[in-house]
Amino acid sequence: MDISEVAKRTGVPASTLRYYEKRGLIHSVGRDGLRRRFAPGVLDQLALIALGQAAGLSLDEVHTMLSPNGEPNIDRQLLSAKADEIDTLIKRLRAVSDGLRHAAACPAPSHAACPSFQKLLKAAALGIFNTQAAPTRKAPRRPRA
Amino acid sequence: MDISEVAKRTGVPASTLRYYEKRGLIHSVGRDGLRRRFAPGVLDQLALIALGQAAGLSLDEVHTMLSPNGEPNIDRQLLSAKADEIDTLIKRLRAVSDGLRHAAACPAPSHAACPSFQKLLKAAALGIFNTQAAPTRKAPRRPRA
DNA sequence: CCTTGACTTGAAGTTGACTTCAACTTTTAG
DNA sequence: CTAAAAGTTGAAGTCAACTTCAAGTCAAGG
Repeated sequence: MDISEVAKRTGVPASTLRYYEKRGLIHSVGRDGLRRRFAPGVLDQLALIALGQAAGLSLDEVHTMLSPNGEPNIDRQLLSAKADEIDTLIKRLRAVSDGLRHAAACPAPSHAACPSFQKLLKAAALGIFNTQAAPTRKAPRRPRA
Repeated sequence: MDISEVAKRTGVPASTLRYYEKRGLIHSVGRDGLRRRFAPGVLDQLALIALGQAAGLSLDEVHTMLSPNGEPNIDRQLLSAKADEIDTLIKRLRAVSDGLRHAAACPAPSHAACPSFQKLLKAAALGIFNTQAAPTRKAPRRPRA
């Protein structure tokens, strides 16, 4: 596949694909003239990258987790630590979702005045800053707007 | 409370508080000399902001959702749409978490070779780009690294 | 042969969310 | 009274993740 084919299939722009290659996140299997050729496996790689990003990993983190050459085997502890981090994030997101849904349904004139909203808020806030135990990196980033 | 008190209580740096005020996300209740004074309610607001960010909302989005003056009542449809978006994100995050955990436990030499990892990946990838139905904004952003 | 279109490159520009800076004003402690 | 500590400002700087640009290469069609 050439770069435009990959772009078409994945929706990831060609410029991004080149950028990813430069960062070592994906690899082309050679050149056809000067044009890159990609193996089909790159599609899975890109899915994985997008997934990692959705989970809040930086490209550097994605890179270290999914080292493409098999040898420098990935750190399993790091992996489960990341999984834990993501689970924490999920809990918070659920709180936000619940809070939003409540706010959408709540008849109170101001959300500040609604006690159950306050409760949700409080619960969600715990672990965001009131308890500053771990220096957890918490929130993902936002790709192409 | 003065700005440093708020900073201390929330962990949000003073510079960020000023920035948020400029963006209209929080408000000071007046000045003591030239120093801002904040009402205790600002703590809740900040929790909400942090929460929204964790959910992947931009500051602009947080701003429009949580209009502080009660009148321009927030759009309930928008709210539940956002909640849906977040739920989708949660599903994907769960896939990532599962995938990570599996990768941590999997005895296969390469994750590319593990069929169950592939399955998880496939499931997670759906909705990331294979089905380009909705122009859903999907991933949160990363605050203070 | 010459243009068109798809690809290439390195470098520079963009965006969102902050942070840092320089210069200045107040409040507080000695 | 004076000096340090803590607050203020607007402007500029930073960072990650891209995107855009200018300039060039190359294959194919007319």
